[in-house]
Amino acid sequence: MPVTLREVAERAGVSIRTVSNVVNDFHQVAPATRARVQRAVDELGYRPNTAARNLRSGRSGLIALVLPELDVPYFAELTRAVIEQAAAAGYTVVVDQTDGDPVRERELVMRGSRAAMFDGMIFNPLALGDGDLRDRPSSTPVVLLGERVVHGGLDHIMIDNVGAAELATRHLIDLGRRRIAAIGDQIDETRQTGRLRTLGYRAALRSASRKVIKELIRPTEFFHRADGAAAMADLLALPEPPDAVFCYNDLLALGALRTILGRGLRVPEDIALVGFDDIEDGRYSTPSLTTISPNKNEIAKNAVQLLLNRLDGDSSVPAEISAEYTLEIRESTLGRPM
Amino acid sequence: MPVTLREVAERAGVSIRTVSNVVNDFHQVAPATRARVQRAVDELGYRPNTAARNLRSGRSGLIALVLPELDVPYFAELTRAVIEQAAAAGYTVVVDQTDGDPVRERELVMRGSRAAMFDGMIFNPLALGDGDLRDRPSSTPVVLLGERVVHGGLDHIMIDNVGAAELATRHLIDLGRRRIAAIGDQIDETRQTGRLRTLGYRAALRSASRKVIKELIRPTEFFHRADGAAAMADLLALPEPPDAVFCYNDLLALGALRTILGRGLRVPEDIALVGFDDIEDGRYSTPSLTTISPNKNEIAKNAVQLLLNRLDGDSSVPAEISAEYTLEIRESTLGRPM
DNA sequence: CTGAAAGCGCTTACAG
DNA sequence: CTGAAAGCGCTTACAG
Repeated sequence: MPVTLREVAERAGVSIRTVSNVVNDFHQVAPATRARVQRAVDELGYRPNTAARNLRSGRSGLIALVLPELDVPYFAELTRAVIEQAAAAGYTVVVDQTDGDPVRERELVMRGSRAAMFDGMIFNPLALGDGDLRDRPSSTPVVLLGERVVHGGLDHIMIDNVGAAELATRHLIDLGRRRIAAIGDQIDETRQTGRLRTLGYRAALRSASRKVIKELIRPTEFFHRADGAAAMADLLALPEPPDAVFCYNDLLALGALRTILGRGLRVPEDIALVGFDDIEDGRYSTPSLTTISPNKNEIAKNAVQLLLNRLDGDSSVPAEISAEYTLEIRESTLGRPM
Repeated sequence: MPVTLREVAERAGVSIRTVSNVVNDFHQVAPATRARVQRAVDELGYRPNTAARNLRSGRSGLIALVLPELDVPYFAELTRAVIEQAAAAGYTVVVDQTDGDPVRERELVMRGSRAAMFDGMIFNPLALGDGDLRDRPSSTPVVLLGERVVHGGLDHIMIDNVGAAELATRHLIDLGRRRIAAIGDQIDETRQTGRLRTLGYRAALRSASRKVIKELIRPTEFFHRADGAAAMADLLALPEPPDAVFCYNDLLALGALRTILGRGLRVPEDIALVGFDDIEDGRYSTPSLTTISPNKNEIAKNAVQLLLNRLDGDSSVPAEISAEYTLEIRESTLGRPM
């Protein structure tokens, strides 16, 4: 049976108020009283009841992190950082996975059916768009991660997908590649990431006066290794295969890499590869992966901080922060140091 | 402002008891009453207060998953499965990361300082041993994952590390390899995984009447790619390098692979590799990784089920379940299909 | 510096 | 089938 404040109070011969003060380090308690209470706490093994505290305080100390998949390395790495940041502020993180399913995304972000359990939410949508988030019934603060799905309604940490994709593609152009393909375009209206990165890819080609060749832009359903492997196989089956590929994330690139090497072709000599996300896998593949590296720790830090501000009652205009990124040039475009 | 049961009751002209019955689908409410109440609920946008429910019911609906690192693929994949299983039973999972630090592990599993927030815990220790878990002050049910750290005290899902390591090593012996190395032994007294897998490695060599060569057993501090890469470099610097390596997890193997290929050597022609965990990375590496594949979904399912049983008051003798595993033979020992 | 008491929002025996 | 009321364990004005 759990020990209550009252039992501690009885044992120490004080009121529960005083025990509460000791436990919470409040209101200078007289040293002698404190010692007596502390002893009772220790002897009884008292631990405060979270539910009661939450009911009184109106806060749960819980924040929800809603993202597509925990076992996608980018999200695993991001989650780790979010948990650490939140813990530093005394918050506990609950992770919910949507699989990028619009129905599940809506359900989770609306929390219509479920109880009001979280003080706030960090949400990385894949499918949800502008309208979907407008009429949330809940007033729980939300920080958005990823594409600009909602224009101005909520705090938002975004990546300049167009700019980053342009940078990646330009790198391939600068290397003298002539037929640069792209893997990861998304036809599905609800998915933004793929379309934005395609915009950047096209922009880079255009500003280098290169033609955009439609058959070199391969859409994929997901951003998994298997999608990259299959798309690359399609590209290799073309009459004129590409000599470079910009993959819209590292998993796609790793899948593509597997296909290329499986055909006995060399990277980057025959085909250069660039990915996106800078996950650890890509640093240890052979060849290692050139990639766009978003600053995940910064993203996590900003996300948690924005949320904490709202929880502290900040009611200023929603923030829109662009996360930093760099191009990490590695062997998949540069070649092996000999 | 959140809407309360009382406000709904007033609007519907009933008592809060009736609203509660409707919301929780209890005690056949008269259809007319139900409709009236439901309308009030909808109009007001009522959502039950979790803290109050928890206080009344004595349960939080939360279970803690305490593991070393979320961004280690094996744990990310396991976590995904645990979250899914728990969700199916109406529970929400909170993930805590220990980094394998004994101090943090003890702190989290004891929950001495923190409030009693969780109904149960699934705990994958790296460092904690037998004695550490004996005198937990809390009576929260715990299911252990991994090595047999506590003898018989708690529900436990283990992997037969010795047997699996033996199987992996025997596979290399059967391939005719003469100098079989091992990466991942652990000198630290508190770490069990490495030592157990070394036992299996030794047993396989012994039963094939092979000598155990000490310098071919490389300890590592962690089980990360960087550790595998460094250990492999050491092995290659030996006067007589190995022609096969059993790595105690896939990350070590992927790190070793990078080192081997970086030297211009071939896998498996020059050096065959076996890993452990069957993470997705290893299926897409070139060559793909032969590995011990524990059934992660089964582990997650059993862990959650055991915990749910305890939460339902099951007080039978602690269970000890050995998780299934298989040897997945892939290119890193078999070679490329031509 | 400390006590007595209200009340957070809910569930649930107890009546009727 | 429904109401009035107790109480889960805590925090916190209100007194003194």
